[in-house]
Amino acid sequence: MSENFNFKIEKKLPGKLGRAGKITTPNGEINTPSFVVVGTKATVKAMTPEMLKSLGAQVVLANTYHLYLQPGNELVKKAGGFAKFMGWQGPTMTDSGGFQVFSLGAAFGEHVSKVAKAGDENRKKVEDGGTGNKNKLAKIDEDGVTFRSHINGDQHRFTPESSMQVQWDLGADMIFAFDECTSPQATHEYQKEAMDRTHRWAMRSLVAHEKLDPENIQALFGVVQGGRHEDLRKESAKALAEMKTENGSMFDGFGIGGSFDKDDMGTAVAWVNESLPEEKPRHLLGIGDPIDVFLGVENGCDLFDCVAPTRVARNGSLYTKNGPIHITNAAYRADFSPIEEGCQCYTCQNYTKAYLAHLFHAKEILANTLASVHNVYFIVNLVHKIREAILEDKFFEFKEEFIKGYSIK
RNA sequence: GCGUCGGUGGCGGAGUGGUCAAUCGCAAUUGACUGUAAAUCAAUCGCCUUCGGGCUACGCAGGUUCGAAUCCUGCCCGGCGCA
Repeated sequence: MSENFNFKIEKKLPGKLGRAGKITTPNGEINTPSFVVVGTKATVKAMTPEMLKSLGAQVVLANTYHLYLQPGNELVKKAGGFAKFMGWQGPTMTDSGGFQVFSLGAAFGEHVSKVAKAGDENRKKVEDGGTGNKNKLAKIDEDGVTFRSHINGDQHRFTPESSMQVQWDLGADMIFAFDECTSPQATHEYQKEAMDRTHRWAMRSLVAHEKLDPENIQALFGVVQGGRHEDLRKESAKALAEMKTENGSMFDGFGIGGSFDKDDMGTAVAWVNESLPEEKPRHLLGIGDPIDVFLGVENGCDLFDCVAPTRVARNGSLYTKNGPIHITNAAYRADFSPIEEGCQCYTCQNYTKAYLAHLFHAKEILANTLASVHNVYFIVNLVHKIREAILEDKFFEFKEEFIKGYSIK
């Protein structure tokens, strides 16, 4: 770890892998655990950076593939990096494009989530991980991934080296090694194959990053894979934890990627985190349902990012401590109370459910903003409260109380 | 008054003798969404159902036909034209 990047553990959860700490980056500090807001195309959809700041967001994550395609990493570099480009003052991250290997590859055109639910057992197993179908927009080979742009069909290629270059241009404080996010439908055999390839790509990412950024201004996180399998998850965590270039460069932190079973996400995360070095931060990639966040923190994750709060908000689902509500339901048309009594967010302080329901039914653009403000506030604040609970030795009570309330429905 | 065109499910609007409870769009109802292909997508949307099916329906009333939303007659209503 360099002087640019630092992680300090402030307090550990007794008997568990969880901890509260502080990450220092060139653009500011992050109190962890923390929820990272997703701003894929250098914008958190429907929200301004000012809104994000005022509701307590500490970090924004943008996407390498999307910004590479549009407006192009060169342009973002000229703008001074994506943070400056979008007007965000504070720490940032970029995802490597590895998730698009999944979303435009194995998952393209399928109804597959990276989180498999209990009812999905009879999902078909896919020998090639689901990537073989020729209608997919992403194809994997040993060297990298060929994408067809989802915007206009243009062909593009990503390799570990090019991902590092694009991420360097985008200029985030924390970046990820190029990896392959696998489908939960993939067989153990394919998960193993993909994991090994991800490890080779991880080494290449380390080497490429070392050349591009000798001062180590950007912290590079390796991404653990292995799907739902204990042996692979542990193997992956150990391999990345020990990975070192000839010049001695190692990962500054770790992402936990790939697919999970909804039911034992906490267990899978624990397999990984018990195999990773304690002193480096861990980011649980793409996970952010309220209950999942508790499991992630308890089992040793420091950072989370997820599109769910904003996407779900735009589609009319709003978080409450008693579980999410669907604001377009007929029941809320004349409900003049806030989304949640006592919620301190801008939306709840100023608007009623009936008004939000009206905005959604009328397809008014403000609906997206107000709903996103509430959901992002909810999840950012929830993780913040989890942190406080750890510091005050009240984590387990807080967790139990929250889950009890959230699961009422 | 005469002529003419038209009256279809909450709305718009297809259908012009059988495979029509009726294409499609909207509205409505419900659900999904976890490193954003996403202000998206899915299901339901006459009544009843043991989910096999049953019943009532295309302005109203008759008629032709094995069979009618579709053809004929009358009536009612609306648009347009002429008086």
